[in-house]
Amino acid sequence: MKNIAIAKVFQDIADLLELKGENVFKIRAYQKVVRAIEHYPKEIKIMLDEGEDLRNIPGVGEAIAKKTTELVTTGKLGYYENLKAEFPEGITNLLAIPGIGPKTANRLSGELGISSVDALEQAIHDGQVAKLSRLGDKTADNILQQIQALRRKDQRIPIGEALPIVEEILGSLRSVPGVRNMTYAGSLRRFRETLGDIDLMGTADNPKEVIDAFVALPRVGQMLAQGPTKASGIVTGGLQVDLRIVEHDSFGSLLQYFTGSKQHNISLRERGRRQGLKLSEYGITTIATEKLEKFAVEEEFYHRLGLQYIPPELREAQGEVERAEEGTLPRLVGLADIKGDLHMHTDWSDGHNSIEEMALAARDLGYQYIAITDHSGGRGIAHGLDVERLREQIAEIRALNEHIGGIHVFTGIEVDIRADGSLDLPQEILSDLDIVIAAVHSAMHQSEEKMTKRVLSAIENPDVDIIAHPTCRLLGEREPVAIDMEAILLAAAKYNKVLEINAQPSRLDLNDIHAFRARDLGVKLAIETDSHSTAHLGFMRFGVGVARRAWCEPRNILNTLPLGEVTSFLNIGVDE
DNA sequence: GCCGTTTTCGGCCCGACTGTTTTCAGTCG
Repeated sequence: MKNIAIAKVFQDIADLLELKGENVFKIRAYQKVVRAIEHYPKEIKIMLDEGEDLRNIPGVGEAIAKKTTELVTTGKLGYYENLKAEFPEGITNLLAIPGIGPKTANRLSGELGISSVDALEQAIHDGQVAKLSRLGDKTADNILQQIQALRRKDQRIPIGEALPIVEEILGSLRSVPGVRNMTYAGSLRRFRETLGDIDLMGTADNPKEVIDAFVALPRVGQMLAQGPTKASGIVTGGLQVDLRIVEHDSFGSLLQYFTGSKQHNISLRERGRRQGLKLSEYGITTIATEKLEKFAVEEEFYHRLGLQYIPPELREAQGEVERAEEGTLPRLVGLADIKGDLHMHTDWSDGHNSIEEMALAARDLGYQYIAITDHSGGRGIAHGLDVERLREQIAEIRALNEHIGGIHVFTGIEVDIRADGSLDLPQEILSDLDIVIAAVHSAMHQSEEKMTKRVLSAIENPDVDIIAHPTCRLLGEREPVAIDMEAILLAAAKYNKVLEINAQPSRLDLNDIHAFRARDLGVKLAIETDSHSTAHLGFMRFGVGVARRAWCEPRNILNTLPLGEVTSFLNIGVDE
């Protein structure tokens, strides 16, 4: 049983306890553990196999450790089954409707016998809901609207689609006279891979002018709300954007508050409380004197608490507060640390630019090296290279290196891992290449056992340097393949193979959780754009975001090494 | 149910909005 599934059970338990009217702190304990488990970088099943104490997970104590163990080892949890039996099936679905909490859900169920969203909708149309005491026409109408909104609500939007739009909007808003700060907060600032909505924040001499400018943007369509300092609208692509103009002297604490995550902020406040401080979006209040300190700069908010500044990507309540207290936060890898890009395609296979064009574009980015890694022949659709064409390409790259200057081009291939685990090109040509990336592109519906064995055999192949996009997922389009990632990560560590963080915003594969675990196991990672044109080289930032969420420092990332060290790491014979 | 630089017992994050009230419960982020 995977962590996600375990978290779902505890979420359900928390919902049921709410309906039951249990002690709110007990409910909160379950909710806290849901958030801890769903992002926990190590599978609990593995922790149990290794005899590790589950109480190492923050928020897990004796009782929940015992329940988790029962759930994972037997696939069932008696406590949960008993709890479920106390309520009509489906009633927790009502809680998913904004505006309906446990009290309302209970009354809908108890007084009207409603336990599904459809039945609730019918009851609202029949006027039954508005008749309940302490509810009314307005409440009933709001619930109806929320149900309809829930039904048409798009899925979360990949960060790669949202960020360019948001940056365009920010650019426009920053040009409004009198604007001093203007940035994004929320999950976008934490660099989560998908986003529900966007929070923008700024300070300005005349807030109304900024709001007016926002409303007038061609990108911004339907307005959901509009006031003197706040506005909320739908932009191209269905993304909801909230803009908030705040007081300059509180910008730091407000940015901190709206960046989240919620659980990170709760951790900070719990800690603050132990120091006699009350934290809120307005600043820090000394409880004894009721004196409020405001913060214009976010860094100072953290420093006031005796903490290192915590970068947004780490604010997920994964122990970052404790590390900031010790002063031992990692020095996260940044875009400026990247010295090259080791995965890209050219017009030799399915790319759009020539080798030289890719090299020159990379040189313009300040890179010291790139690797050309077109597809192998097995991918017919991608005009993959056979041995003969690959030999021609190697010759062309060697010739290019003679005259290009300022950048080194490695020869390479993205060789297909066939369904049986063998590689798509013979050993003699692979061993002539500087870099061999192996990846799955076909037969993606194999069983987990088969797929894992297939990728493991590529890892064990001495000609392979890097494994690319191991789960093959495409965000919002294709689910990850069934594969035992823990086995893959362990094998990569054992055989000293590099795993790719594919920076294509639709892939981001490894994802943040897998990359975190890989780094923990000492696996070297490479952030690679998998570019199919010169424009794609800019995707590097998305991969860097994943690496930062995985707490990676430059030393964890292969392509932060300068040219000479990369060649020796990969055992490439230089100056042949 | 969890947890500890005031505590192994007695606390547990903070503020705002909404709708229905006549002082506030319920819900949300």
